[in-house]
Amino acid sequence: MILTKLRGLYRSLSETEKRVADYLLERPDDVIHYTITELAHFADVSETTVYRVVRKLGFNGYQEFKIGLARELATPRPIVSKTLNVDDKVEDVLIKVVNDDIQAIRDTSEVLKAEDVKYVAERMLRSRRVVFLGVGSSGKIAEEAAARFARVGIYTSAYSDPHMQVIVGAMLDKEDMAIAISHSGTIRDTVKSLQVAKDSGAFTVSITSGMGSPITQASDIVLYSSVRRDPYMEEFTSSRIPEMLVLDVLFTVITLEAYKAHPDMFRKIDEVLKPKRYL
Amino acid sequence: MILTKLRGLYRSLSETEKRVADYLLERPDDVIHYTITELAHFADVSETTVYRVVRKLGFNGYQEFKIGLARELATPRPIVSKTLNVDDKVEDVLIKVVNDDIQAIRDTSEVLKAEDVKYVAERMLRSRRVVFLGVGSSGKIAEEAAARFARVGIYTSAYSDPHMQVIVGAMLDKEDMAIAISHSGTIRDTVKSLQVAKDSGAFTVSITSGMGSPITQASDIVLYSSVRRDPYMEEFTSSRIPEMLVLDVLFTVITLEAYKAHPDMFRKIDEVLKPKRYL
DNA sequence: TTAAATATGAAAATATTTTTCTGAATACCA
DNA sequence: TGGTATTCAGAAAAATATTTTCATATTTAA
Repeated sequence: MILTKLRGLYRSLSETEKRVADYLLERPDDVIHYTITELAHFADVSETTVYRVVRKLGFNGYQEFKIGLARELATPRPIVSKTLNVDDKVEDVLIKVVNDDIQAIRDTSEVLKAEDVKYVAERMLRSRRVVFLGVGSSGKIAEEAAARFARVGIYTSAYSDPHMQVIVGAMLDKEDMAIAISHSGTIRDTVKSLQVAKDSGAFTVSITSGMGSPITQASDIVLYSSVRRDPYMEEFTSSRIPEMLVLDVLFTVITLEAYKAHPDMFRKIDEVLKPKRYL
Repeated sequence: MILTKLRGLYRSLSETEKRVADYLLERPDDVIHYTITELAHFADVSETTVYRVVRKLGFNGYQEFKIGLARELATPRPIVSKTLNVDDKVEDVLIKVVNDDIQAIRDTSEVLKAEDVKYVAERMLRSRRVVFLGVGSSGKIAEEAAARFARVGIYTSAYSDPHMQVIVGAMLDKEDMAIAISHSGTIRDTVKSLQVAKDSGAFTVSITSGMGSPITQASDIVLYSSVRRDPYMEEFTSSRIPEMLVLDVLFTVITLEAYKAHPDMFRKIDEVLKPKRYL
């Protein structure tokens, strides 16, 4: 939880603060025995910087942070897969990717706040229109999300073209909702589009792993996904599983509500799809 | 451990020290948030007395004691995953979806054969062209996959329109490869398109959970993903995570190969994307 | 290029922890 | 019994640690 959060925050930290984060991520077990002065010394920064990182993690003070870290480290640690290696056999890659993806889900479940999902779901159900925004890979997820939510009766659409995003964003108002997807939270086009939607009065949501990233500024509420543990791996894999999970949860909540409201709708959908299938 | 020890020590403590012990035994959860001064106040003794008790417990100092206590009190949370219920709270839904998605990944890792992945990867690397086929949700995955593989130098494209699929399929030959994605394996359009590709001489692959489904007939090789455990859940969630995992594995294998061949390519990609980002 | 914003650490202000010391209560013994 | 030692508790002092404030670089934007 704390370390997961730290990874999410990582990109938004300054160089000096990153030194603290690096030390923390590398040897959390040692840190719980250090005073702030010692940690500052080892990370080669001032106490003030350590203190600032701790505050950014949401703690009121260093002691409180250490207590939290101690609690977290006491819980048995998940099986950490070793890092990917260039000359791994396919069998090894399979195991590692599986573990990594599972870990990504676990991490996401730690940073994703149920109350936020709940709030977004409620708001979504009474929005006139919901638009999903994303470019590149995130654009595909946006489209996929739009299709899924449309199936359960939400009036929704997705835009992955920046120009269309801005145009549509400008036409939204306070009855509407815009959900932007960006893994890093730093994609200019998406941030800008969401800001336009917000300026137009729409309720804005973002799905991102980038805590404190630019997109969070343009969001009324942020649903956090996790960031990969091994930063070196990031360029190798670009799994969208964390975002998928966030959407799975949101979708399931919405679906349950929809089911409560119209229990017969699901049979209908199935009937419509039947002729498209064999069996 | 600490509290047990304290109980063992109890009889040997002085009356004043027992007041500290009593407080500790009664509300250990509170104590980890107190300073020695606060605890002394609540137990109505001096800091010195608290300090002495702590030393008797074998700690070098009060902070060290608190860390120890915090670790001890952190209890691993139980893993509960019952089936989804219509009136579950959002918190419950979150836990259940998380467990379900993790289970989906585990299941997929059991049915996915490393040797098949290896074979597909090798073949993919020496194919002239790779086309991804899929409609609906699977179409989005196909597009996403195409984009990812394109990034590592595979000449690839995706078609989610059935007409285009057939047209393109008919133009492939034995140098080419077609990868169809269909969760059930029973979508007529996709099966037909893949069959056309196969008839044209292309090497055909399918990613599906439907063992023995129609699409497997049209495939030279099948990469299996898992099917949801609870069939009742299927209409509620329609997570694409199993397919994502299969692609993650395939993608990672290919990427490692690409990295071995052109180690500098990855820096290049990052440079191209940089101006699109903040930070 | 200047102005504004941000980042960093030094120093000061607080707060906490640990040590030292003193007085009181009790025990022990000639 | 009176004197001395021992134990106990806390006050005060000393040592440490944490947090706040402020000044100075440094970067970013205009």
